[in-house]
Amino acid sequence: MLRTHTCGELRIADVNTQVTLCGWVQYLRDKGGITFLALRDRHGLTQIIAQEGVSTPKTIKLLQETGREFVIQVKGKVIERSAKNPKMPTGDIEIFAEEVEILNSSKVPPFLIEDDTDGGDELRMKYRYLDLRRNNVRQNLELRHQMNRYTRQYLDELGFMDVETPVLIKSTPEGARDFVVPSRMNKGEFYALPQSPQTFKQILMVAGIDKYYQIVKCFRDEDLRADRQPEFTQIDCEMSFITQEDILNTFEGLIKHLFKNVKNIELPAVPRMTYADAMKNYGSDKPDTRFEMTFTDITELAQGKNFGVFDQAEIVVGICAKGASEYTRKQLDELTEFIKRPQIGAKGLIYVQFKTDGTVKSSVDKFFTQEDLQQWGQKMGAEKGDLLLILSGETNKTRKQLNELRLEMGTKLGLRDKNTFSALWVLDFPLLEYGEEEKRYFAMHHPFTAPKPEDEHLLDTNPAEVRANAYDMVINGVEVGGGSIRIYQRPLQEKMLGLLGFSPEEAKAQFGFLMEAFEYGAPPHGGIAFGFDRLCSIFGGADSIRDFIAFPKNNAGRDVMIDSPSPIAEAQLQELNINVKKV
RNA sequence: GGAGUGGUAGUUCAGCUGGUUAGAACGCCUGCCUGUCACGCAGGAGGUCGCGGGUUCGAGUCCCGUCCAUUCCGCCA
Repeated sequence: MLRTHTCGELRIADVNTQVTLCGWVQYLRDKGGITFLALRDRHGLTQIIAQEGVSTPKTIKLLQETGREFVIQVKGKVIERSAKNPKMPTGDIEIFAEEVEILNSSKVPPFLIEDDTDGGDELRMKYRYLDLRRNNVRQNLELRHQMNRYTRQYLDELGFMDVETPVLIKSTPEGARDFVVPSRMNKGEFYALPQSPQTFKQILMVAGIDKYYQIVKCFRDEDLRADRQPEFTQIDCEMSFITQEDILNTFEGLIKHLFKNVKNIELPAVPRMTYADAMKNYGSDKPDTRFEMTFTDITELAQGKNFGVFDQAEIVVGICAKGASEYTRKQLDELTEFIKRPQIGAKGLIYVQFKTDGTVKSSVDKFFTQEDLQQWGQKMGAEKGDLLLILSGETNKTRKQLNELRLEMGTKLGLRDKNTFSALWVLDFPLLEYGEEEKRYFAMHHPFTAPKPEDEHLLDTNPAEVRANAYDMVINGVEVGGGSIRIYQRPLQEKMLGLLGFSPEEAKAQFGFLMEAFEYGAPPHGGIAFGFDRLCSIFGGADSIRDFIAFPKNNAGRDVMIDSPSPIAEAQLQELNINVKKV
């Protein structure tokens, strides 16, 4: 060992101990007759000192030859500081340097290796190894490590078995675009990287592995977002001989276990909400339940008063923003601008201010009496000091727009604190969605999700009304996990694939292995998968998952450190029998 | 594929209605300083204003195109 201690562990009790430390030079302060140097490793920071007339000239010279991020070894004695620094855990002591060795030099880093760095994202990604030396980035990886560890602990204790599934698998037309890998031995053919180990874990259930889990990389070739990477990690789970209730309880337990052990937070019982209620009251299938401000439908009260905009609308719906009645004209105009942005696309915003002085002022005073407005206020639970914000139009669109406005108001009113956690189960998702362009149904979750038994008869008559035994876990408005009870009988799976537009031949070619497996005693089963990166970012109070991934891709799917993806050699292409069009 | 924002020193940014030699902070270099810890003091180096074209007597600034980054929409069973 080149060191006896780390840079984070020495305390006042260690005074007079001979130690050897190794680390990176955080800073060097040459005060003339006395030289201070802060030595850093991932465990902390320890001050090294050398003094003219006491230290050897060689030691002083070596220390002064170093610069930021030099790697050095220091042998010396732990002494009590005469000027202590209460901000540092090691601030009571320092090492009196007796011998110094420069293990490696360093160029001047392109940005500051400090909590508050001056480095922009692109630079930090290019020099990720320097970025990872910073406390806050390293702490995110430590959090991820803890999340991983406690997930395994919980699932292991419940008898789940970790089974690895293949990464080179088969492309399927449904769902996200696949990443594809050419096969050298099978010319003209391609593997696909898994979007999830879905079919494999179901096959494992048929194989009798009744509780399976895997913390596993998955791949989707779609455009990126702050919370979406082309390769990402899931906590993937599946269980046999269970009901939906068993899954909800088991994985509510996992989330509580993680909050308890990683954050020391006792998460209360996770409430449940149907998809239909979520859409009606929040306009979203992943409502942020850190705050109320739920929707109130005032269509009946608002129509028939000769206000054309409302009269022609399918729905008139609003939210009540507590304490926002004194918003200025400018602030209200900003809200109108917000909902008119093309990404949201609302036509206009109606507001009613229940002012603190008792007066009621609205943007539709010409059309509605004070009594009308009071009636709205009563229905929407408005008191003095509140602001009603109302949208109207086609039902689904309007609810989605109001969802955006609700979240914006939640942010403006400070109701979305990163250190407050509100978890929610959303249940009873529709089994299918109709694609207007393609003129066919799509699986809302995936094609292996079972319909609710009581809705199964609607499959032939009214597929859009069929609800699924599918569920999502939502924390603070972020979908962190989702799953379903699966189909485990061949006829139902065939029927489902038929509804999704697969011909019997296509169904057999794509999923024949699964349906055949179902014929050899497939147990009833179901499961769930959590987005591990997202879960980590929420626990860390961040919006972006990138800082919880050691080596993330940028917006264009590039790794700017290793510069991938990249062209390959002509010889490789020939071996793979691939022609690349010149762009 | 679409929309917004940005690109000026090593870094983060400022730079007005177009006008003399493009600035600040941090970082870096040199010197001084025996208790610094956001060390201090004195001095210094450092610029293809993303790239290409245009307007103009004159462009970091205006216009067009393009590239890159980033956020969102589409997309993500």
